[in-house]
Amino acid sequence: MTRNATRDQIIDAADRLFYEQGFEQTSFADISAAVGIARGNISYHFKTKDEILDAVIQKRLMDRQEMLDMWEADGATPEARIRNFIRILIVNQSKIMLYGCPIGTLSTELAKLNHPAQGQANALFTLFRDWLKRQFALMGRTADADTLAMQLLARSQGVATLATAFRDKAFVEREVVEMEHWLTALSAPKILS
Amino acid sequence: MTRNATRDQIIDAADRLFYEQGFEQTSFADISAAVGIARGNISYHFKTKDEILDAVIQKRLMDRQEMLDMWEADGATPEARIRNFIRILIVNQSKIMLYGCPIGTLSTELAKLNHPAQGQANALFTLFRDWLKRQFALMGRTADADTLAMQLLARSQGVATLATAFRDKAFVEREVVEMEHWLTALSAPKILS
DNA sequence: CCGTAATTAAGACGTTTGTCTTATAATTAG
DNA sequence: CTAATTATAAGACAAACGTCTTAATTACGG
Repeated sequence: MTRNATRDQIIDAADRLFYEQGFEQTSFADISAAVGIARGNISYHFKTKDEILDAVIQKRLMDRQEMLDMWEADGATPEARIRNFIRILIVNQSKIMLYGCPIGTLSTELAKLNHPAQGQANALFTLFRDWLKRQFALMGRTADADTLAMQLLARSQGVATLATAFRDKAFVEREVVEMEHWLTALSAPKILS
Repeated sequence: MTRNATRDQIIDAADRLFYEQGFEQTSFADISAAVGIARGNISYHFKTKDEILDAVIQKRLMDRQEMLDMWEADGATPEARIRNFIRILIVNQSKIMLYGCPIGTLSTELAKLNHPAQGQANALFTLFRDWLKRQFALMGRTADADTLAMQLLARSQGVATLATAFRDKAFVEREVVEMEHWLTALSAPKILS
């Protein structure tokens, strides 16, 4: 066992540091210090920093996929599953107020760097987009499922950005309630139409 | 004249480069090359890189203040002024799809760096927040003016983030229309209440 | 138990970073 | 026109960067 234990430790540390400090701002020295290994030893597991980034993105993709699978396996309604998504803003509130959304901030940083891994990073967005789209479709919103998915994604991203800037806990909670009301209104039968 | 011509050129170049590449990723070499001066000469005008950042933020504050003042001086209705704000997403669409929102992305980057200029950068958000709040109040929404201002700010930020990730022009236009409908509904007299 | 492979530690490497010094050039004041 | 101030160019400087090499250590199959 422990075949790739050190490699996994590097990925975990890089995952955290890329989130807290940004990809470009995180050095090999930072990662090796966090893991507790020699700086040059990282080269044995990853030839370049970009390879670490790829591994981190793959890990994030698997983590989020696993989370979404769990939400879909517990027999709840699609509406309740979407509510789980909305409440990420509450569950991860303190970290979001410090570092923003790990998906959105990485995507933005890689866009500014014009980094080749942009596509991989945006696959994280697509993962949630497709999942949300499926849930909205299950709610009966087949026609505008993707539009609703994008709207909810955008709204979450905006709340995360302003949460980091203003560090206002009440604002986040208020917006989450608003989003939940919006979701409830979507599933309610239309009285006038 | 041209007392501070070079200094202003440095600020302009840094403003653009900080937006396109990020603050940390932009070097003295980048700025001096963009202006066409010697690298070391920047030190004559700015002792540190943080001083350049301060100057860039001050310039952005003045530019945006001037824009908001113009919108308020042309005698339009508060609703039309807010519409101007929403349509920033259309006017600056191509740049936003490449680099995101200049205010949001700078705020996010400085938060990750835990940079002392965070407060100054967030004053840019506050500038828009207070201006929007005043417009909503003028629309008669005195009670929830600030809440509406934050909602619109958040929604714009979210659209900008996803616009950069997906580079989807149609998405941006669709969301702008949605926001305009939302705004119109706000000003419409409440039928049932 | 030993020899081979896998893993690690330590540090050199060429660049690039932000900052600082210094000599020169341009501008302005008397 | 000269003197003093301002602005610029050129490059030195140490530190930090990503990457690579090499030698020592650990783990493991025969």
